[in-house]
Amino acid sequence: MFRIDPQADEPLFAQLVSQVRLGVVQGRLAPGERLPAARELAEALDVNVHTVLRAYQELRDEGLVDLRRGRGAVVMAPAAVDLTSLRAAVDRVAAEARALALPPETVLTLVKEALR
Amino acid sequence: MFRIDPQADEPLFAQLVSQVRLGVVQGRLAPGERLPAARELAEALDVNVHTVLRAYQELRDEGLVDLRRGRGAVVMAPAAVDLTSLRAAVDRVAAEARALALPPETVLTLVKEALR
DNA sequence: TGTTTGTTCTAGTTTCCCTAGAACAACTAG
DNA sequence: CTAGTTGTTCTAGGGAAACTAGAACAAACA
Repeated sequence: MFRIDPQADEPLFAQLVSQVRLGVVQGRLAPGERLPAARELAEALDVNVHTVLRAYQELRDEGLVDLRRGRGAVVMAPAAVDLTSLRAAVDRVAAEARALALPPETVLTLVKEALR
Repeated sequence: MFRIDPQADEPLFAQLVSQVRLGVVQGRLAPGERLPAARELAEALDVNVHTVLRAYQELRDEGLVDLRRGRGAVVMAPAAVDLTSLRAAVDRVAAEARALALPPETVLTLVKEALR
């Protein structure tokens, strides 16, 4: 369900957060849907329970999931945004960057600056 | 010349790398131009010399600067790329994201995914 | 009532970042 | 050729963050 790369320089919990964030915003994770139990997902990813729980808590802080004991982590309803035009813009950035053979870090720096 | 925020969650050396990267790609740092000496910049930013040198070495690894003892860090000639269309695309992404009130992390996740 | 699931606590290891000082080698300037 | 500048390399240590581990606990569920 989720993929984790122990070799990546991004922290494990952050990778998980990104994946869920992506799933929600892409509609792969529907509102009301329940994420795997922390202990279960931890074993599947070969990671400690606390690492998964830290990711879940971060997602709760961002308002993406509802986190309650006994119930688990449930995907919250995002404000029904239409992402088609944003996705088109993102794809165009990726295409331009690829055409210029720019390293990903440079592009990300540009985007980060534009979002500031 | 450069700004560093000790409170930011991004490492100091990474902040410096980003700023130089941005300067080069934006044309504020011209090819052949020399960056400040490490010890000098370190004192100006109130940071250790090794921190600045780590940033410089990373920039060398990315091919952005030429680093030699006695000579300093000289900005390499980028492959004369035209960034106008990319900048336009980036600005559009930022505008769309702002309109949707999406958190920056989500947008960056989307871009990172698109660049993969 | 028993199970599931998140919450909280302590604790230890590892890794990364940053600082600090020193000696050294390549290059520049005079 | 000499002296100063600048990056390179080395050792060293402090501090924070990430990850792991185990345990007890509380809320919700079946």
